[in-house]
Amino acid sequence: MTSSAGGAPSGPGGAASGGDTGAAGGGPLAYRVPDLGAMELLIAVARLGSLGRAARELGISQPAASGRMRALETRLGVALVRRSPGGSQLTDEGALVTEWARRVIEAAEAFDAGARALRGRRDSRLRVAASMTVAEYLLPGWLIALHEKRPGTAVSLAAGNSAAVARQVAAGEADLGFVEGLDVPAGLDAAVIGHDRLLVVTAPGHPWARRRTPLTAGELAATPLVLREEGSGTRQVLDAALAGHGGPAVPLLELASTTAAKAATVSGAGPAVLSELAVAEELAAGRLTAVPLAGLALGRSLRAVWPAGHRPAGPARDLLALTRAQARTRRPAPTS
Amino acid sequence: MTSSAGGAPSGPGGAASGGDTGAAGGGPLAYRVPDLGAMELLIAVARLGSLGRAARELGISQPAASGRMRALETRLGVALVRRSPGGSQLTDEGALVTEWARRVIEAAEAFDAGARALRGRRDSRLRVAASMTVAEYLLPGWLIALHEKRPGTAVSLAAGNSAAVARQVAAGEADLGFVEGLDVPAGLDAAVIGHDRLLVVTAPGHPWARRRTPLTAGELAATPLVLREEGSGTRQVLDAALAGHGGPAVPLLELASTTAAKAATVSGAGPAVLSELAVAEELAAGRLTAVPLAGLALGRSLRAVWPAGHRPAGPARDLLALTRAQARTRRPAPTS
DNA sequence: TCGATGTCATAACCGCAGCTTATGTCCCGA
DNA sequence: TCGGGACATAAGCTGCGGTTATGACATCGA
Repeated sequence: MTSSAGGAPSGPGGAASGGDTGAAGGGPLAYRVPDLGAMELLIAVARLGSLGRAARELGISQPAASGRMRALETRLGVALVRRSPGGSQLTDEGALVTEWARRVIEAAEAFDAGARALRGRRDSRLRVAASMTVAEYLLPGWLIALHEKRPGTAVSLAAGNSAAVARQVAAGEADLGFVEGLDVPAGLDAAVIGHDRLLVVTAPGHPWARRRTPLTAGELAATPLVLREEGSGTRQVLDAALAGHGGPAVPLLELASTTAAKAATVSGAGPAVLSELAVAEELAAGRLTAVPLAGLALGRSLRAVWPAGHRPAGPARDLLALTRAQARTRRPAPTS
Repeated sequence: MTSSAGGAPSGPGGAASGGDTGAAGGGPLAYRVPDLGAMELLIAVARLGSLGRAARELGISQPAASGRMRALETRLGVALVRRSPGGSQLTDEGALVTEWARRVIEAAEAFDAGARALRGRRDSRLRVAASMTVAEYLLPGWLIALHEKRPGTAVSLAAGNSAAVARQVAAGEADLGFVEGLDVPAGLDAAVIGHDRLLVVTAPGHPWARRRTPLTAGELAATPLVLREEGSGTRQVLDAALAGHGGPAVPLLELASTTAAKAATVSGAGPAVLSELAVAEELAAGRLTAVPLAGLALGRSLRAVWPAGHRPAGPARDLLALTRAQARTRRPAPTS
């Protein structure tokens, strides 16, 4: 297995120096973790209490499930289920592993919901246009909830910056839009569905990470930063906020995606200014640190928008109601 | 349970009806989502800006990466990268999909960290014993953080109920333990590292879900509930709290794992009393609803424990510091 | 006591997904 | 003009995960 052929030419495997993004151990993750099918099977067995029934539910044969489960246990080196002629019960370790697997599957479900919408044809029942920030961090959860509430609603998703979203909604190419920004685009009605804030973040090793006295706007404006490219909503807000303080300094790096900016900052390139939604996980895991900041308003509203006068109806109304319900329940959430 | 299973025997592969736990679309998820390897590849391409370099990092050949990426795009029906003789850049949709993929990979990393510890031999440098609740919801994140801070620390994990954890720590079979409960086990020193609370939860359709007036302790004590089995920490706390109000009624269902209890409640079996950590995701996604409760203290502390007098040192100290840092930063967090 | 039913395990066979090596094409920079 | 990097295409091979067919064991109900 693993090794197999080639002999991995150059790369003595040894993981290029250190650093990197923050990935954990050695070798590609996929070689060290069971695949999604195995995790799904485990969850099904946990729920149904029998290998055979789980197999049937997944549309595979009982021996296939049996073999797969055995392989899973061998690979993990732990007994997960206690087999008996009356069915299969999880062991303690099995319950543990199942819960961990559930997390993976939930994230995969969010992926699927998003991918499905992205592929959705333009004649779907509900056409959504969303800014990158909303689409990346919030939309998948909404789509799953919508699917549970109204199964069979075909959704299509177009992602772009806030201006593009506004245009699409105004032109009738989308039924509902989600934008982040300072003001409501002309010609559209809007409802605030959440709030976002830009944070100054650094790697834990950076001098700023240990600051107790808040950064001043002037300091921030004078420091070269890792930034999103011009034209992004994030950059707009920052530019506007720093305009009165000597404008932002020439960027240290200008990257086209939030992901790239995060990666650069994590690996120590320098401080970045990014959406709180985007860095929530990194902050929680300690891969990034938020730097306190004084005297600068970097908040912005997340809004749903639709053509002025045309109250959303049908699926659009359902989705809108959903987003507001979740905003009420909870702070900006990870995956959900 | 409820519907689903029963029928859908043969399943001509054509995806058993719908319903089920709350999973989304048709058929097994694994058939509709790219595998972990593909997601990892996408993330690597995003970071490195080239298919070939990503391939080298993952230890596969360039054509393999190229083909895989193409397959991924075909399957999703969306162009993810813009190829050029100078490298590959993500498209907007690519950035989106990459971020969604990152969530999956992060959950998989947590899985791996946990599984690795579970398999860890007893002669590891750091032997941890943890209650199920802590092991399920908090430990993987800590292990990842620990691994980043002190790579190469071999960790072994034993999971069990709080009493078993206390025994193992006292007997010197574990260097550090994590328990939830009302009091500190005798013979051990402890530090509070977080708080947990039991919540009364129901499916959104249940009458209690719409209650505005809080439930009284008496009502709760008189209602048959979905509960964890006797001996679990969760059950102990509830029994103790309801003892003064007529004790808990005979259980509606008594299940051996939190997962099973959640599943039963989600599918409408009846109200359950479960740890806030365990139901956070379901609450956020609206699959469960928390019922307000008055006049009953269902809080409990999460504690790290070690043999009295023996201050943790070495890796144990590192892990302990980490857990406290995270507890400070953040409320009980989902994944990492 | 004895089928009937349900569970899981074993055995033999097979197809396909994904890998490899070897090449081709394109573009850029020296 | 040429070297080098990046991606694509074209073979061929391996093995994982699937299938059917069967056997060994419990448990339930008459």
